[in-house]
Amino acid sequence: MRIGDLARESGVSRRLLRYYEEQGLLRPRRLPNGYREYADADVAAVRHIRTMLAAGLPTTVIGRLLHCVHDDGERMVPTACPGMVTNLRREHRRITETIERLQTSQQALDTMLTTVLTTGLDQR
DNA sequence: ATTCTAACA
DNA sequence: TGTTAGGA
Repeated sequence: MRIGDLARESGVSRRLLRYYEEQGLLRPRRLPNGYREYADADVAAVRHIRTMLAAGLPTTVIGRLLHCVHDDGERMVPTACPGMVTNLRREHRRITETIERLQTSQQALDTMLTTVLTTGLDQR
């Protein structure tokens, strides 16, 4: 199928499908005229990409994990694949650190807010 | 009609 | 990510 077909079947714009290829997530073969020719399995692949992006994984990581999952027609089924656990743990830790930074910022804001309210200096 | 690449009011 | 230009 060509890009327009995949765009319809996956619900992802053609622009984005080209971007995924640019990121190494999809590797459609090329027709003699230069058009991209996608495999039927790419429909599921796009779903998996969306799922991983929703999990906050960066495209560089998704590129490697994509080959570690199989599709049961509905969901993304993870399979044994070297490096997968390591990658997922690294991303999980990255997210934990981000949460911690945000909590620190929140505490700082809370302190400032409490102070200004207590002091009654919220003159506008 | 569709797709391609490159680029950005 | 959208959109548009200029081609095939």
